[in-house]
Amino acid sequence: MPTLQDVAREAGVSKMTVSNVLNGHRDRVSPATIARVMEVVGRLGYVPNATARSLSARRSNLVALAFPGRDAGGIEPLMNPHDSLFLGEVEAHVTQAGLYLMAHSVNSVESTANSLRSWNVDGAIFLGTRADEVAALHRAYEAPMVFIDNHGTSPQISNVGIEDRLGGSLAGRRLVEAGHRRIGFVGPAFDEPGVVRERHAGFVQALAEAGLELRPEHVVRCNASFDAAVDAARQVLAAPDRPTAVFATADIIAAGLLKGFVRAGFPVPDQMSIIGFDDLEVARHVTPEITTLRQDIPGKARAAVEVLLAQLAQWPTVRSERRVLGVTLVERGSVGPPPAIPIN
Amino acid sequence: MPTLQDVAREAGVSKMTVSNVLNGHRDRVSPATIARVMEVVGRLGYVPNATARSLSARRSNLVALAFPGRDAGGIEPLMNPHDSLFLGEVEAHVTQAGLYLMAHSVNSVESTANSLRSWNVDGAIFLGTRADEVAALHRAYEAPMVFIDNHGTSPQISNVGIEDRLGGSLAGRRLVEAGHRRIGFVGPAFDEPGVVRERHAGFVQALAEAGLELRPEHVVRCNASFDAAVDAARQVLAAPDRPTAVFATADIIAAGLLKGFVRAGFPVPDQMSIIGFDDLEVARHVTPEITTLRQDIPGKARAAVEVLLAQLAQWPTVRSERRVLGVTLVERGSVGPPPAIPIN
DNA sequence: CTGAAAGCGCTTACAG
DNA sequence: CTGAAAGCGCTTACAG
Repeated sequence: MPTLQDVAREAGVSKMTVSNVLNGHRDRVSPATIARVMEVVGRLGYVPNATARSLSARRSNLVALAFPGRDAGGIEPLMNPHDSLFLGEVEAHVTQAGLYLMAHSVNSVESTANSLRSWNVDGAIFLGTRADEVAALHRAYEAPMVFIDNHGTSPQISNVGIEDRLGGSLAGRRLVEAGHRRIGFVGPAFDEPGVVRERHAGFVQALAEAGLELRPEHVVRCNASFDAAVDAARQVLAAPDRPTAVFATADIIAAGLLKGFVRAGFPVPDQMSIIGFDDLEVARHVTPEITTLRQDIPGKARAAVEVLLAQLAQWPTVRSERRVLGVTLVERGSVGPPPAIPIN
Repeated sequence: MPTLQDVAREAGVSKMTVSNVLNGHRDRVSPATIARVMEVVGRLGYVPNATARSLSARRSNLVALAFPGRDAGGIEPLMNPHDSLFLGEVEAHVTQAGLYLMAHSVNSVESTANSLRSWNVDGAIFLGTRADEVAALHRAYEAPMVFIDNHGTSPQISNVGIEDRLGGSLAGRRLVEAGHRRIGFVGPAFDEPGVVRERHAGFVQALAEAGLELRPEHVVRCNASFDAAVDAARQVLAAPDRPTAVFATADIIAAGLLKGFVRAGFPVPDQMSIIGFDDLEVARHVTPEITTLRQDIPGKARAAVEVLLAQLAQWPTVRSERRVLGVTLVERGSVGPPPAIPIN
């Protein structure tokens, strides 16, 4: 494996001239020398050693994407289409920018911070971290960091997210508009700040504007998993004063509910309406297809990388940036009017 | 950020003693010294610099997972649940082993090889590479490499895959057993060696054993995308001597076909039977749920990392290893007998 | 426009 | 059991 030294010798110049050529400081080198060096680089198949470069330049060209690990209590890491799609997009943009992506599941803030420090990563993007973890991370490692979908963090924290609250309220309005008066909510816990809490808040607000309230017995806890949602359908149906429509905070939940309702003899949307969130592929796989709030995941990934690159360029002058992407209602087939003749 | 030097000074020992303690060469150090060093490490919050370590040790602790990029002509990178699930599992095992994962989309073999060389990665796992790329990769970079789902590569190439041919033949047999005589095949191109070709071969063989043949007009090309499969359904229905059942080489295709068939007025399984492959979540999302050939993706990821670690341990004595995981038929609701009263 | 020197933070023989 | 020295392959001021 040829080194800088080899190239320099072969081209009859010093190592640092080669370095200058390779790093684009070409104003410091004569065109003839550049040509000679490039020829040798090509002939020898020279590839710079990234670890050596990182060590001496104190810049690694490494970006980490951190996502919730197994210990985070959720489903398997990256089982979630949102996270995997996001990762794929981030990788593409990071590569595009000439950087490298380290994929890292976070099981503990400490070990994650240590990995970042150890590799001296230039920056990191975090999926699914809580507000307290955000703070700890910033304390443990000084580098540009962009968080995704965080709510309730200080404005000094760079964040890319979507209009979760608006999404929730659009969902609520859509169901109200369809004529529903008893509307349920199905989603994960929302006692901590986060997307679910925001969506819930927007939803409650929309109901309130219509003079309706979200009754506690119409709120069903359910993780973002299909099977959990199939079960949750039973709880919805068993609730006193059964709702005629539900807002699910994720399409995968909506899809599970759909199966659960139909299985229990409640066709959708004839006997039960459902509105989802995300507009993942699953929303179109099922029949009827799910009416949902669309978010732009590739756009979010692009924004996250943009914000990170901007911070890298400014570093160490941190100027935090918060970006909020829109959501739009996608009409499909899972919302209808309340049943004229309810079952039961 | 404290360095080895700082720890050494503080503990009153040499750098290399600290290094020995940290790298587990503890037999070379007295218990008392170990304790003192560890105390200082903890107190200072020392984290070894991975790039420095890589540079001097000529071992990076970095493993790359390469997956098809945008230019590979498929869908968006990692949109595919198989790849993203696999990635998540690999990350977990790699981390478990104290290594780090670099995620890398491959758009060209050259640039991928350069990245591997540049970072001096200890090994790599490759998803979705063709036989010719495999060879080029091995030529371009000397390190343990494990390929996934390759067929037709030489035995010196380490590979982890599944019984694709058996899967195809189980699919064929199942449909024959259900009484079908006109059976179609829907999947991507299979002119090159690969999983699709194997599944096709097994399928054809199963039909042959039943005295049936796969008629060319009953073979429909279709990429592994839901929308493409919805379209493909029309082609299946329009074929002369319309089949009463189809084998789809991927669940996502099966799901699309299901939607296409139902939309066209052909209920599944009453008028049309479908059998899929993979047993991804989508197979259970739809109604009826899809009968499919299950493969163990987490198991494949585990095996891939195992094989890679084994080679790392032996390196540079390469002993290639090929692992083939089983497939099993999962009965669900998309296969029935041929229609007693066919439509049309 | 070009180069000699120092240094990034580690590990690796080697010596004692 | 412990350490001094050399070196991994680069980049960074600095000097000319």
